[in-house]
Formats: sequence, structure tokens, C-alpha cells
Amino acid sequence: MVDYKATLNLPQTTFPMKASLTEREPEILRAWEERKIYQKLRELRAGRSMWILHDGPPYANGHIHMGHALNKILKDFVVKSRSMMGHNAVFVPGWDCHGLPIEHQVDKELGDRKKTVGVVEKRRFCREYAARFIAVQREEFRRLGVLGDWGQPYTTMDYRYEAVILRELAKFVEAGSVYRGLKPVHWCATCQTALAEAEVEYDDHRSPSIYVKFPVKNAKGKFPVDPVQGTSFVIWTTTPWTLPANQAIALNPRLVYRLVKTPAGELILAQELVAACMETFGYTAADYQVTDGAWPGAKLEGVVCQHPWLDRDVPVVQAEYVSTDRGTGCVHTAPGHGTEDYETGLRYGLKVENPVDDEGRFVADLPLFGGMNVWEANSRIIAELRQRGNLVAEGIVDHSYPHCWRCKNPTIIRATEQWFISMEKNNLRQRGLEEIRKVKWIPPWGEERISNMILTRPDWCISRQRAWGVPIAAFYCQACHGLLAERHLMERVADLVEQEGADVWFLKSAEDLLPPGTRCPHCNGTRFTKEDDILDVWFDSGVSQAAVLETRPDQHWPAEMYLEGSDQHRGWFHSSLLVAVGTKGQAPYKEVLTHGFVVDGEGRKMSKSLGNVIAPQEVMSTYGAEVLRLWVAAEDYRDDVRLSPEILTRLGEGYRRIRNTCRYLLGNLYDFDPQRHLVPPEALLEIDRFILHRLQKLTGRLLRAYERYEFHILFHALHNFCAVDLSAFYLDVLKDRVYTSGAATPERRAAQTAMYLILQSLTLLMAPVLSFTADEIWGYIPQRGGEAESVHLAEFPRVDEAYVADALAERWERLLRVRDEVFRVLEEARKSKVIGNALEAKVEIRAGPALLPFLQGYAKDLPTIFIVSAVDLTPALPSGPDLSVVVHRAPGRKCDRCWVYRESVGQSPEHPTLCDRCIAVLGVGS
RNA sequence: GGGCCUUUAGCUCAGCUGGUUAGAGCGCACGCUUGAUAAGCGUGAGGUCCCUGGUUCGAAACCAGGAAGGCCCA
Repeated sequence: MVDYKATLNLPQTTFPMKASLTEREPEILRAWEERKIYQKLRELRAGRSMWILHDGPPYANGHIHMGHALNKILKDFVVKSRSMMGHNAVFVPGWDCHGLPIEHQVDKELGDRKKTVGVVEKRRFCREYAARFIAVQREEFRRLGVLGDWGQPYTTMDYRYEAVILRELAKFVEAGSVYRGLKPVHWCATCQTALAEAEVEYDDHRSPSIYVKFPVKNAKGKFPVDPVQGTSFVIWTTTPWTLPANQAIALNPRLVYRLVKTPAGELILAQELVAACMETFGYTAADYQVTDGAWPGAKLEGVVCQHPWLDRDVPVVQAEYVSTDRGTGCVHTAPGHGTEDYETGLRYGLKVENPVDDEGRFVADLPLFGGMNVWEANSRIIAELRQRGNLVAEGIVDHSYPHCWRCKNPTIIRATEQWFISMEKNNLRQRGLEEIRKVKWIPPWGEERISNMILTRPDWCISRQRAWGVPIAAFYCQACHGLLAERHLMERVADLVEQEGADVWFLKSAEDLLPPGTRCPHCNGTRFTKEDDILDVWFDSGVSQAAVLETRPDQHWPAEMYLEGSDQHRGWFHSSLLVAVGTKGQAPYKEVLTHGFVVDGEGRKMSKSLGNVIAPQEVMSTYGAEVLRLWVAAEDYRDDVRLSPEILTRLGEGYRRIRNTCRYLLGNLYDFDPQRHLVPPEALLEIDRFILHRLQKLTGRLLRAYERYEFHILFHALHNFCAVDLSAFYLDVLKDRVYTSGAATPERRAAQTAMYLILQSLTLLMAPVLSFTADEIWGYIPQRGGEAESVHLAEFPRVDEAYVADALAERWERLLRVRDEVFRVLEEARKSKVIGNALEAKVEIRAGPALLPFLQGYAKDLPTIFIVSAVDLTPALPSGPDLSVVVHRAPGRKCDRCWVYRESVGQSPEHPTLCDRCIAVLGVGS
């Protein structure tokens, strides 16, 4: 038997079906490196409009996790797509380097040596630590295929960056926005240091639990005061030592308060808690009586009480956080000893009093308890209350209480001097809110979220009592302790920092840092000390818009976009806005895009304790970065983004589908030279024009998705096109033409032209997402001349109006609906063993009067479109449906070459097993 | 407890301003093919549109309440 297979034009390609991404990706990365693709892209786009996505700096600590991967890949989509739109989209990655977590790690690594190591040496270790993880993360980010200036990233510990931090601070100082004030912080009296929230561990602790009367001094006519025993508000506390600093009693404005006659006098407390409290106080129902009067907390505001032992008026105030979980509904408020109390204090202008020193002792001049350790003072305070008749009840309670992470002792909260940037001075809050409105927030609710935060946030506390950071370059006069904080002095320090790093602050004396002859503006003193506090790292990163966008020639201010997780509404979006508005009066970004968090398959957060964490490194080594990128492109980032083994498996399959479709296209272009064989639109067959029309629709859809940052459309649209339009329809139908026609025939070249155009567009359109695969394919596509060296140097295709053909498309969509019905009936025939392969069938289509003429217009093409051997068109019965399909065995014999059943098979003595069509082809070909 | 958000098939997503029996792809099941072959094609089965009330002739969509989950606060 003759081997006719050799006479067919079957696909040929060396493009591997198996991606082997884990091995190939590193090779591709190396090739980009060697061929300097990034540098070439910069040169190529040099004159184009700049489009800057400013990188929010991840913290240089630990390996990257899935959240980092999601974020950087999204950024890469944006940067690459803007670049392919023709912009000069420079991406400068950055790292946040200062701050507590690194200092902690260094402390841990130092162990006992920590005590003997000086500040400068410790800072050196911190710097090295940060540098180490920048190197680690940089490689991990690059491995994801993220294109950017990895050779010159920005870091907040760069000397020039540190100098800009100080200069930006100096601007706030000059504007008069910076002030020193008291603020309660966690304090360890043993270590004599302030503690950050992260340094606090909650553990069980036994505390006294006392109920204290605050006698009403002036009821403001709101209720009668018992002239004999008096009327009192009752508070509950587990920290008696905070009572000396009490400034107010807080009530919930919406709770109802009642006046209760008891053996201890008339007591006011929240109605809901009366029964529980009376029991605690040891009273039976007969002992007390709830009077008729009832007031919402809001109505009692302004009532004045007497401090239980001090000569101090204590006002009644309102606070939403007052709850009925425990206590009396009346909350002892000491702004110097609690964060909520402090906030309330700010609203009512209460005094922030802190009678406790660094060692946890009451200051000497405090009446009754001066010099006492606060823990020991508890019992003395209770005794005093009892003696004065203001102790209603007393007990002990075991509860969760903050402890020092280092020495494990219970901590206290005390107000300390801190540095603040005022939200009101210079209208920072108001101007911030106005700027927010000018920014485009994606998704739109981001605007409301950040607005609410700016609206309600307190003044920005910018000081930290730490070593690893940029110093607040202020001085104090040794003689009068007056503050010396001025712009020109800070800028002088900044100049030194630019040369030698922020370490100079710790290395040089105040005299060396100040201009010679500096005198105290208050007392004319000449000797100064340096401020010990450093800046909040949020100030560091908030400055990036000045340190990076303004200083680098390849950047500009403001950025087109910031893109981070939704937590950054309180973080970087927030601090960057405040710094930029404070120093420049304008937001540093035009658009802000936020994404959700990575959660597991059930929508739960990933955590070690749940054991549902998937690391990027893990995915990379089993699936490859490409699948991770595809994941980012498949998920809707506006919501939380799910990741599970099943999702990865699905995506791996989706990837293979796209890859194989491209491979098949390549295989059919093995003998296609676009320079010589490209066919003009009018020479294409209708079906070719139809698929190219669909390609234009896809192109438009994808370009729009990139334009609007709707990336999750990308994967679905690409995959759908490959699977449905190409694989299941066009390419399947095309097989007969490209395989069996003469290699150089116009109809085969027409098909190849379509496939070539499709492949080229697909490759370009997928490049921002499937960056590795697209570039791999790019190297296999037949060259027309003038192609970019790498797909990443190319630009997106445009929608080509020459191929848009709506009327034609409608006709073909109608044909496809008929095709669906034909396939359904063919399947029935297959089930009942009438046929196996569809080519064994002749299909009889009975069509109604509207459909029949339409189909007759395509009579010649129908067998190809349906991939059957023959189609008969007959009128439907008047009573029958508009379309019905009957399957018959195809007449004739199967052609050995094209496999179509034809009656012409057997008529040629030369080729007894071939049909006339194939014989004709062979005649021409041989 | 507060602010912002999410919830449509096993998975990832569509469903515009309320309008017939809620869609796609993947996966799955069952076939076909062996000329895309660690591929390709076809058919089919999968849904209390988170729940409960309400508005409406009509609700996946609008309103109210609730549940679950996420981020940020407290």
C-alpha cells in the first residue's frame, strides 16, 4: 500500500510540547540578562511618554511570600502592558530597610552580646541584615519574571535616601507642623524602655478588681443628689495605680443609666449592669432600689464629679467604646495611661497626666503615694479608697495582660514625650481629603476607605525610641533644656548624612553637627545634646515619592500609579499622601490600585497554624513562575485571591492548552514565509476572515482589559479563544485544507496567513502575562523582517479594521448554531453505532424556509465546516421543526489520503484508494 | 465593637441600568480519534445565584436584617 501520509502537509515544529518551565525559565531569564533586554527596552522607549508605577517597598526581612508574588506580578502586568502600549514605563523596585523587625532579628542574633554592642555597631548589623535580604528577595522577584531596574533599586537606607528623609522632615518643621507632646505607650519599667505593639506579649496576670465611687459634685440639674449619703458614679478598674491620673468618667452615649439607692449611697451605673453589679457588691434584691430616673449617657455629659481622694473635678464625658461586657458602664479615664483614654482626652481637652517615672515609680511630689512603685502602690490606693468610703467592692481577677517580650514582666502604659505631625496645623487633614478626591481609586471604594481614615486619624506620632532608623535631627540646650529644631540645622545634618549615612548622628557630637557658634535661642546657651528618637519607618517610606520620583532622572513626580494590597490604605498610600501633601500640597499618585489578600481554597487566610500556606518558591519548583503569573491573571484581584492545589492544577492545564494551541499554529507555519506568502484580506476564504474578525474582537477586549487593569479577563479570554474559537472550531476545520491541499496553493497560504496573524497577535497580547512562554514562541514565529528581538521590546497589535466584518460574522455564528445541532445528532448516531468517526457520516439537514436558502449558499462548505463527508440539504416538512438533522452512512469509500468518504474513490486505476481531489493534488505536486 | 469589602456549578469567572427554562471555560462521566498524540474532537451530567424578610406583575440583580470570610482599626 502506498504511504500517502508522506504527501500531506502535516505540522512540523521543534517547539516543545512540554514546557519544562522549572528548567526553561531560568534559562530564559539568563538570556534576557545576556542580551540586555531591559537596557534595550529603555533605549527603545527613551523618547516616549513616561509612565511610572512607583514600587511600594517591601520590608527587607525574610523570603517573599505569596502576597509579595501577587503584588509584584500585578505590577509587572501593568508595567509591561503600558510599555507595549508605547509608553516609557520604567520600573524601579525598592526596599524598606529601617525599623523594629530587623532590629529585633539582629538583637536575637546578637544574643548576650547585645548588651555590649554600641548603637553604631548595632546599626551596622542591621544594615547588613537588610542588605542580605534585599539580595534574597531581589532574586526571588526576578525569578517571577518581573522586569525592572534590578541593578539600581532604591532602598530607604541608601545615604541619599536617608538625607531626603531628613530634608522632608525639615520641611514639616519649618512649616510649624511638628510638635512634641505626651502620648501613652507601652512601657517596661524593668528594661526602662518604650515597647512597640510587636514587643508586647499577652499573658495571664492577676490584678486587683475594684469598684470606686466618684461622688457627684454638680449634677447640673439633671438629677437630684442625695443630701445625706451623696450620689456617685461607680467605675471599675483593675489598675488602681492609674487612678491618680484620672481626669474623667466616660459613658456610652447610647446606653441607659440608672440611679440606684443602695446601702453605699446612691450609685449611677448602666441599666444593663445593675443586677450584675449589685450581686458583686454583695447586695440582695432587698438591699437596693432602682429609682425611676433613666438617662442615656449622652444626657449626662458635663456632670461634674469629685476625684475619690484628690482635690480635682472630674467631668463626665462620652465615649463610644464604653461597653457592657464588664464593669459598670462608667469608665475611669486617664489619658496618660491608656490609648482610648488618650483619644477621649484629645476630644475633651483633658490633661495628659503621667505621674509615673521611667522605673515605674510615682513621682516624688505625688500626694500620698509619691516615690512608690506602682505595683506596690495598688494596695495602698485601695486602702485609701476604703478609708474614704469610696471603695464599693474589691476582688481579684485573672486576665490577659501585656508583658514585655524580653524580660517577661508585666508592662504599664504611661504617657511619654513624643514627636507629632499635626493633622490640623496647615490644614493637613483637610488638604489630604481634598487631594484624595482628585485621585482615581481602583476599585472606587478605596476612596471612601482612605478618606474615613484620614478623617478620623489622630496626629501622626513620628518618633520611635529605637536605634535602627533615621534620627530626628533636633537638639536640646544643655542649660535650659530648650528645643532646637530648625530647617536649616536639619538640612545641614542631611548633607552630612548624604555623605556618610545616618550613622553620623550617632558618631558625631552635637557640636560637630551644629554650625560653629550656634546659640540657644531661649537662653543663649552654647552646649547642646542630641535627640535620641528616630523616625517612624512609615515616614521613611512615605518619603519615597521625594527620594525616588523626584531625584531619579528616569522617574517623574507624581507617579501614574501606586499598586499595593488593601492594607496600605492605612500604610503606604496614607503616609505617602500625608508627606506629599504636607510638603508639596499634592498627592504623589494619579491612580491607586489595590488588590485583596491571598487566601486558601476556602477563603481563609493563610497561616502557619492553619497549615494552609503555599509558598511561591514551592509553586515555582513544581509548576514554574508562568503558572503563578497565570494565577494572578485568572483571579479577580479586587476581592481576596484564592490559592489551593486544585487551582494550581487547573491553571497548569489551562497553561498547556494555550501553549499547545500556539505550538500547533507554529507547526502549521513550518513552510510559511510571511514575506512571500502572506495573502491579502480579499484573498482569504470566508472562514479565515471570520476567525480574523474574532481575533480583532479578542484584541479589542484584551487591550481594553489592560487599559482598565482588568487582568482577570486576560486568562479567560485568551484561554477561551484558544480552546473554543481555535482548537474546537477553526483549527479543526482547517486540518483538511492545510494537510491535504498542495503546499503552495492559495487556499493553504490563506489558512497559513490567518494562522500567522493569529499567532503573532496572541503572542504579543499574552506577553505581559505569559512572559516566558510568549518570548519563547516569539523566537519560533516566521520572521517578516523588522521584528523586535524580544517580544518584550515589541508593541501591542491594534484592532485592524480591515478584518472587522460584522455581517460576515453574523452569518458564521448562524452556521455555528447549525453545527451545534449537527454535532448533537452525530453523537446520537455514534452512540447507536451508526458511525464512529464523523467522516463516516453523510448529514441530511432538513431546514425551514428561512434557513434553507441560507444554508444552500454555503452548500459547498458545509461538509468541511461540519467535518463530515457529505451534506444533503432538504426542505423541512411544513409541520416539522425549522431545523432537523438525520445522519446516514456516507456513500462511497474512504479516501486513503484525506479520509473523506467519496464516490470518486476507486475510479482511478493509478490511485485506486484515492478520491479525485487528492489525485488532482498529487498530479500537481508530483 | 467600628470602617471598607466579598459571597453565582467541584475550580476560575460572565451575568449592563430588575424581564423567558442563570451562562462560559476548565474539571468530571461517557464516547470518537491516533495525521496537534504525555495531544485533539464530541455529547452529557453538575446551581436553594450564602440565608431570612421586604419592594415589585416580575429579584442573582434593589432595600433591610443576619451568617460566613477578608483587610484595617479599637
